[in-house]
Amino acid sequence: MKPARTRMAPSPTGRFHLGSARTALFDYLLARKTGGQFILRLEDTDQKRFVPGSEEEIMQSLDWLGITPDESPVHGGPYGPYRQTERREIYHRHARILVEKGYAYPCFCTPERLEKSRQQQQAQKVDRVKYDGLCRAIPPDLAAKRIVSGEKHVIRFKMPQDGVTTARDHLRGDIVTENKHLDDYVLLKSDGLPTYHLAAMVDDHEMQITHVLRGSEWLSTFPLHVNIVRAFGWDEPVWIHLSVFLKPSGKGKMSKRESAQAIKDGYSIFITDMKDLGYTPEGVLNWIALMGWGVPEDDVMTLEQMIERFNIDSLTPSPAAINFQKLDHFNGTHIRLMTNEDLSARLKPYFVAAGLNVRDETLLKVTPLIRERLVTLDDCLAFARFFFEEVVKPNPEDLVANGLDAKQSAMIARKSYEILSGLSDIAHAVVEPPMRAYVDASGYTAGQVFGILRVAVTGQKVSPPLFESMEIIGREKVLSRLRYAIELLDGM
RNA sequence: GCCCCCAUCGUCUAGUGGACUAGGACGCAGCCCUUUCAAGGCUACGACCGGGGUUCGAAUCCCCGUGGGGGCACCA
Repeated sequence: MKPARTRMAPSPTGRFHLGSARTALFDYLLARKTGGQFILRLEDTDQKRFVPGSEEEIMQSLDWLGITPDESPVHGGPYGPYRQTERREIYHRHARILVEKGYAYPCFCTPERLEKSRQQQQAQKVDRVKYDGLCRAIPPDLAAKRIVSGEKHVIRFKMPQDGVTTARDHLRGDIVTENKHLDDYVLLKSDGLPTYHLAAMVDDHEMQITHVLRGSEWLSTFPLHVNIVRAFGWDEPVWIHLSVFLKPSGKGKMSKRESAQAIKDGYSIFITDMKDLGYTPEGVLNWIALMGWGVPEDDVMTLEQMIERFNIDSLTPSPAAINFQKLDHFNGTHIRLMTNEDLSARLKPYFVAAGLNVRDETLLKVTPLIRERLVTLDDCLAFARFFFEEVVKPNPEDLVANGLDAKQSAMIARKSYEILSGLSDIAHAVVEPPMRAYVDASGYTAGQVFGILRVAVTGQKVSPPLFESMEIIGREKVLSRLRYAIELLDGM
């Protein structure tokens, strides 16, 4: 396959979410797979809807995911500028070409007249409200004069009024639309900026985009777009319309309300939230890759493996419901795939953020003990904070073993203390045999004896393996925590 | 209202006319392992939206319904 040039073209009007991330991922995979380039282009032609900070969020999200573009407003590239507001002249030039070739025309109708026309049509209950074509009839030389005189106008595409337009989507095949259902869409707005329809087609051509991956919301204007491209006489890219993401219930698409609910549940659809929630780029990437892509082999993939296996033919056209449990699964799986050093380094910030004093040497020993217990990175706090705390304060009730009372539990704790303090070394291999021997001799269960010890030493009922943990905590701390636990039990 | 798209287990999907007793993954249930919680292993449950065609034969092709989604802007 020839090197593909793909592009992700978000508008800086809101937050960067799952859907955008998936499009970017597929763009990236296709470019990497074929040895081509992945381009980021900012579609900022609607200054009314511009949201400050959203450009930064887009870049940050892409960087964090590890799918950085080859060409972009910040990285530059041979086809720039990559911000549409900086490309006005290019669009004007192309709009002029279309007008000259008779594929477009200036329209002087005011918003008020348009609104009136719309209302009339609605009153007549027409099937499709559209531009009434008043300015289509203005002779070109007269229109030119009005433009020169400074009259405000837009440029509209002259849509064929009969016949059909056949547009080919790579996933859906030919989509045939009767032209009478289409409209004379505005190409150039009266503020001098292009609409998406003109800008995207011009830029995709100028930037030599070979494959356009975009959301299925563009399907309805797809015929317009191919008409524009054909009017210019350009080669068409391969068009791929990706389906939308549905809310977890599968009933309806993701909405503002739904994304708020996700956040309440401890999840998010926004990429820049993922890090704080303890998700890894690997987990998120793997998760979104599988929505809309039928991978026949192993579901678990690294970015490299995705590149190897990627193929636009195995993309799917149907909408996919978001499943956060699956995100958890992939996140945990990728955590378990990491090297000890890598995982430790990624865990550290969460301990530091919690105000704990973390020694790298200790963390390196702790990590193997908790890795298969982690679903998200920040779970490390729940499992391992006691390693880095001076003292632990167990809930006294938790110190009482199942089926026993405080007195019996205190007795077991004392006996354990006796055994442990009699040993000069607290290494796992040294401690376990005598403790097991005690369990066997005492008539209590391992669960009871070790349970008391666990709560005493870690302060929690659920913890990493006990003996390995004690070894890391160290003899002195283990013994002092045990003494404290005995005090608590005696005081009950 | 009109136009367009989509339709396999609860969810993500494999399947491109016979290899389908419809495969995998998540979740769910059980068992094994086990000092807690996990991880891991094994097993179970679980689907071709409905109706018509085409064909010797349909999850696969066609039509009609139904359901879901998108669009009908000087927004993208």
